[in-house]
Amino acid sequence: MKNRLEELRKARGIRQEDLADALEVSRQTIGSLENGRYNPSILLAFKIAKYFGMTIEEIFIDEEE
Amino acid sequence: MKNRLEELRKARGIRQEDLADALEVSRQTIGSLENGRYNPSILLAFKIAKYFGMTIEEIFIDEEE
DNA sequence: CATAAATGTCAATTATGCTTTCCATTATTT
DNA sequence: AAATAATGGAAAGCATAATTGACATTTATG
Repeated sequence: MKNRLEELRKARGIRQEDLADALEVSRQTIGSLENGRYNPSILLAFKIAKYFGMTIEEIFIDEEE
Repeated sequence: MKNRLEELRKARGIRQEDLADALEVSRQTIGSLENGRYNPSILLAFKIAKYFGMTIEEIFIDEEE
């Protein structure tokens, strides 16, 4: 599961910590998502999509055959 | 987090067990999702969306303020 | 009504999302 | 170069997603 988090965050010129605060998660959670260490819960995915004004599908890329 | 799983499954005239097989999860997982006992992982949400040919947002309803 | 099919649900277990804490590495600025 | 800011990442712990198995209940069919 890839995602465009880092790209979208940088386009807004904010730090991981700022995004973390906005989403009410820890900075490590943002870092871990950006670097693909784990996938977000569906609730966090919805929060992220809402924050960026996009759909989950536009941010998270499902890569199954 | 509400969802339209039961409605969509019944519209296709299939059993929980059939949907479970198609999604490669247990029948209990489908039942638990339909009855709101827990939320799906984002990977399962993507699988479900793909199965029904819909987006995650069309199937799962985020109910935050 | 009786039988079987489908679903509900509980308990126990495993996997993982997310946390905090801590330290290392990589920019950035002075 | 030195100091600070920002990010990377590991470890331990907690909460919950997801599993299987077993059994109860509901719904459909003979």
